[in-house]
Amino acid sequence: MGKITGGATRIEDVARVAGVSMKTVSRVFNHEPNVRADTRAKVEAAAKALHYRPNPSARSLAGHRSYLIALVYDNPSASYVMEVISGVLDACEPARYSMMVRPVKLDDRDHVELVAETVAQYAPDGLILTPPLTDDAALLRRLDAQGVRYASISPKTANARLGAHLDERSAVREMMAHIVSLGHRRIAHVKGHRDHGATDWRLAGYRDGLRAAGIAYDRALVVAGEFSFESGAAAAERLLALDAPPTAIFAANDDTAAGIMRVASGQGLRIPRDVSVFGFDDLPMARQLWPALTTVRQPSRAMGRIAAEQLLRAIRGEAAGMVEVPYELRLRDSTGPVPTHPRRR
Amino acid sequence: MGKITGGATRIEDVARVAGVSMKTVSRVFNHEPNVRADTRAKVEAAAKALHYRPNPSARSLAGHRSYLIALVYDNPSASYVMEVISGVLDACEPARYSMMVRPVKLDDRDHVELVAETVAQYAPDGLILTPPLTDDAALLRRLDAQGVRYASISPKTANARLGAHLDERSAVREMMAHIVSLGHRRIAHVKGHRDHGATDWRLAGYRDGLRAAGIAYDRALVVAGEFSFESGAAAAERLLALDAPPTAIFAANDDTAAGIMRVASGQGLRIPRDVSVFGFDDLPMARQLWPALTTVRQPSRAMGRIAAEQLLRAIRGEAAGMVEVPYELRLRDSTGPVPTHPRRR
DNA sequence: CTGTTAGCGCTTTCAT
DNA sequence: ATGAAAGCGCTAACAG
Repeated sequence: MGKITGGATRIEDVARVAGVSMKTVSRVFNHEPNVRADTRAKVEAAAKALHYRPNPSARSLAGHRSYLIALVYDNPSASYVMEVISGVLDACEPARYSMMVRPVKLDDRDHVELVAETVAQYAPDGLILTPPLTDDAALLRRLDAQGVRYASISPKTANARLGAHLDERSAVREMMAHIVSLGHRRIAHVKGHRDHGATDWRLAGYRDGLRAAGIAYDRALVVAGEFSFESGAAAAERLLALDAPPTAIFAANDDTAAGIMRVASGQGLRIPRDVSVFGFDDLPMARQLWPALTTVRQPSRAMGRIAAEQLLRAIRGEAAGMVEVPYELRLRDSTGPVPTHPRRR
Repeated sequence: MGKITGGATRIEDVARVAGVSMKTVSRVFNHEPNVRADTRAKVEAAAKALHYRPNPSARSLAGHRSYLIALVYDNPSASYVMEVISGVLDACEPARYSMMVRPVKLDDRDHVELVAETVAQYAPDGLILTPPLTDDAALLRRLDAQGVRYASISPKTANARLGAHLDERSAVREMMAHIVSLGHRRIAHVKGHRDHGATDWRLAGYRDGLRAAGIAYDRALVVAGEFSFESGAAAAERLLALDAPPTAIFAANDDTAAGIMRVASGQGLRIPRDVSVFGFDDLPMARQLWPALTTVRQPSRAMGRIAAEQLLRAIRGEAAGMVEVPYELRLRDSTGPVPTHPRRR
């Protein structure tokens, strides 16, 4: 019946068996100092024997803390969110925190209210924000006003003081160097959604890459997108119809790359023989595309874990900050040498 | 700071302003009977004016219930789980319940212990199980022993008394009828993972479809799979190498279908001109495959919501059961008329 | 380093 | 239909 009472042993039982006070048991379980090692051992033995588990409700009621953190997301991609969820849980378990999730739609007028409502109702000790919510000024303002602590994953601005990020700009720059080394000079870019910070970082990396190779920036080769399959497809229609089409296309993310690949294949082009395509994220689907997609892997699960760890450190009053995590280039089959006889229309 | 105390108004404040006792406020908030309409109105007005929100910890500590349900999954597919999460949250909100998630790996030796541990620690009022955990005998036995209530989504056996399911067998039978109407007679099937109930239902539907069309069951056309892209690819290699290859392939799910399509395309076959392919699930990727995949849509979000609703009804002591939800056939571009001149190897 | 006391905010039980 | 008192299991504040 999920009853809490009944068989459940309480802190009092542990105290009696261990021959100490309730408060001492509490100290042991909360890793507080000022407990002799042998006392600690006695308590731990008693707790183990009795299968004692602190009651979370009592703990938070008496402690004026919820021991809860809320993950807020506007589902950019299911696999991304699932990875982040796993990472946050990885951090919560050893800290004896629990996690709740709060999906919101950035486009809904009242999304700030929805988050504020969750905060008011459940009083989480902190929030984890995923992009693009990390850069939603109205939301951040409200959270600051409410005095809610939050950690950001891949925020756009350097303002965010807590969380995890990846040097996307350098990652793209590095990937561009690889593409250039394959002989490409006409490299296009399909940008991400306006509101996402990643859009800017990835564009900056693209420009860095061009500059490093001494290639002029060509506006005609940079088209809008919105991190979606559909926007990739639309962008590809335009790019491939140019008089001098690109020999390589950098998609702002893997979904976009999938859309590009579909259109290119649909036009009878072979990848990478006729055109190279590369993305960013390394979603599971990247390996399932045909050919398998060259992309940048970001360790989403680790980023979720690290962001949560930093948040928990801040909650405990320990030093915490914004942590940079490493990326990896995944060079697969969707990129290859530049065509020797460029296609002309 | 996420502080619970401080500005937070308590039930006592509401009682004072409304001029009633704490217990009456409690009655109103818990929808208990025996409150006069005007008293109820007074309480609601006071609560609204004070922005009162019951403290979840106090509520569950005093009430001996956690007002929490746990969603347990072994990530069959990220988008599936995300949909189910959304559905469960849809049901939780109006009921003032919260949801926690507990990912487990069926292959881990101790997965039953992990779930039992979560139950012992958080005392959720119930669990939601997703496949294939719905059919894990060891887990179910343990939960029954612990006296934990649970609702199942798409369980294999009809034993499950609570939850939501879909008539997968009829869905496949109906899809088969459509394929047969396109002229196909050599229809192959790539099965799902052994442990999943869906594997059996979908195979049964396939056989029903053959029988209805007067087509003999051909063992050579039914190959093992495990609901994955890779298993689909492997199965396709075998099926397409047959002396008399199938003209249509029913993949047990969309991931499998994607693997089949990749191999078929890789061999230079055109879909559906040379071979038709259809799946089951209607994941978002189904529309992004090229050509777009014909498949069966199951309303995962609604199923999550309904399973949670039934669970909550059972928790409240109301009548609840296993609810069947409707499916939809999504006829897209990966299926077409049977080739007039069948390929021969 | 350890213990005592009070009380977190709510629901229960029992009374009226 | 409504209320008063007790107490859920734990931690805070203080005492020693």
